[in-house]
Amino acid sequence: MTEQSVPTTAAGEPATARGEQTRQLIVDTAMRLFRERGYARTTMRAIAQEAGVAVGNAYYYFGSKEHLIQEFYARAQTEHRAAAGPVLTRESDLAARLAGVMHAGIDVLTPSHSFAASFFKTAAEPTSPLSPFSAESSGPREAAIALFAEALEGSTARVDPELRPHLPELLWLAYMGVVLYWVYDRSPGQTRTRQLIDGAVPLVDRLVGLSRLRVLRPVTRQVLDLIRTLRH
Amino acid sequence: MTEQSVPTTAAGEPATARGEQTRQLIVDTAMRLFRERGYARTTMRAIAQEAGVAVGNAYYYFGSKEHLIQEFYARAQTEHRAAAGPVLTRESDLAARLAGVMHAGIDVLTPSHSFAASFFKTAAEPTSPLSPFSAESSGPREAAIALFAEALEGSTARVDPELRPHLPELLWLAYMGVVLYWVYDRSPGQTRTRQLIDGAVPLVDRLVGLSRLRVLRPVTRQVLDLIRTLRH
DNA sequence: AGTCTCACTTGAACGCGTTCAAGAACTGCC
DNA sequence: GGCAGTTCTTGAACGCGTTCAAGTGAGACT
Repeated sequence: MTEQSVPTTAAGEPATARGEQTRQLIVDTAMRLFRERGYARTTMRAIAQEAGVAVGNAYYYFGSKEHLIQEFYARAQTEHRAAAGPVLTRESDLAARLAGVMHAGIDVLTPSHSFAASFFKTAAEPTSPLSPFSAESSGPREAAIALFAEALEGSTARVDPELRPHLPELLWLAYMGVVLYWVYDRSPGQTRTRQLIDGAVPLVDRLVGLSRLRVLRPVTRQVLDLIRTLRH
Repeated sequence: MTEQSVPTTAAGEPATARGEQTRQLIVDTAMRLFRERGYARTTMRAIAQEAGVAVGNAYYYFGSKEHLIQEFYARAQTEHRAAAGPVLTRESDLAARLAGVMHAGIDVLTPSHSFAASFFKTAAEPTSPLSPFSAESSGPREAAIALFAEALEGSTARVDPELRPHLPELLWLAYMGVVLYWVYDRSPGQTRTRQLIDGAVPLVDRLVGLSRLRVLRPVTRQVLDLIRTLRH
């Protein structure tokens, strides 16, 4: 049998109430310790001990220490949507909506800046399930792209119709750039990242507007062609 | 004494011929094993054993396994400059020069794709000395930026004078984007990365040309202002 | 030649993430 | 109650990167 036998339950998905409870306990403990001590200085032994379980038990629910981070992602994404809610009901200007969504994302991440940076390297590895481009992250990723689609749809902005369908993903990509900058941002309170958002969003807004200009048509098309080529 | 005592030699800089020789032996062995087995599967014990030295001896010259990678960077940078030489003497068109420099960089990296990806995560960590933005990497980084300055200066392209002084660094940043894409590139022979270069370079070339257009002046200035703000 | 100095070398030991064979606890069925 | 089959739990053990107290060796000075 070279085939993998079908497991009755996927790793990390408890089948009983007891399992669900243990899993939650481990996650909560891990998140607390990550925040308190940072990612690298939190050992799996410490998590297990504080949670009152055996080390091996944590590995029953999470394939690795990295997998605990995925839980962090999922939580952050949910919080991000919630935090972006008000601005999306209030504003109708694209620039304001984009800035609102991006600031909301950074708001959610800010308390975790110190340790988020330390596990960022794991997420950056192409083969890692934590990569924002990986199949395993498709849930949070698509939720995030949907958030930008919402920001776009609810706005009064007029957009080149060729560009429009690709824009949510491009905006998400730009947001990933902001997050990348945020990770590297050493300024107190990451104020630089706020400046980046406030500086880049009007720029993006302006470019989106310009995309309907005749002179820029070829450029827009060139960009879209490139994107189509690079995606399988 | 809270002050650090001044070491007679910096870590990794041997003072004797014997030391120099050992250091080279370790580097060469490490590079060979990285290529043969990949970064993660090459243990420090294996490197030491194959080089015929004790484990601790490797740590006398290199503060960590990661520091061995810096050696790889330095070598790649030197090779990159050499590989870009011909095209820089031959071509005068900016697009051709840029494409030449970028392709040369990927040419140099290609044999290492499999293991470069596996240690990329280390380089991505902001606090890592391996980060392309870190002080420790300033040598290779500035050499790379200089390479793009050379590509620009030797070209016939006319550039907005306000933009010009910032352009080499922006081009390097774009190149970092290409390398990032390359790391994630799973297509056979990384042909997608080649397409990215061939698609993005004319685009960049066009944008640089357009930067002198009256309509786009404000945008150009907005971009430059943002860059100025984000840099300390 | 003796001895001082300092660059270099050693390998056992530490703490970490991770694995796994063994067992405990729970559930459904008779 | 008794049995079977899962689900969950355990902790010792493995291999890894890294540290460090203890050595070795080669040149400089007397």
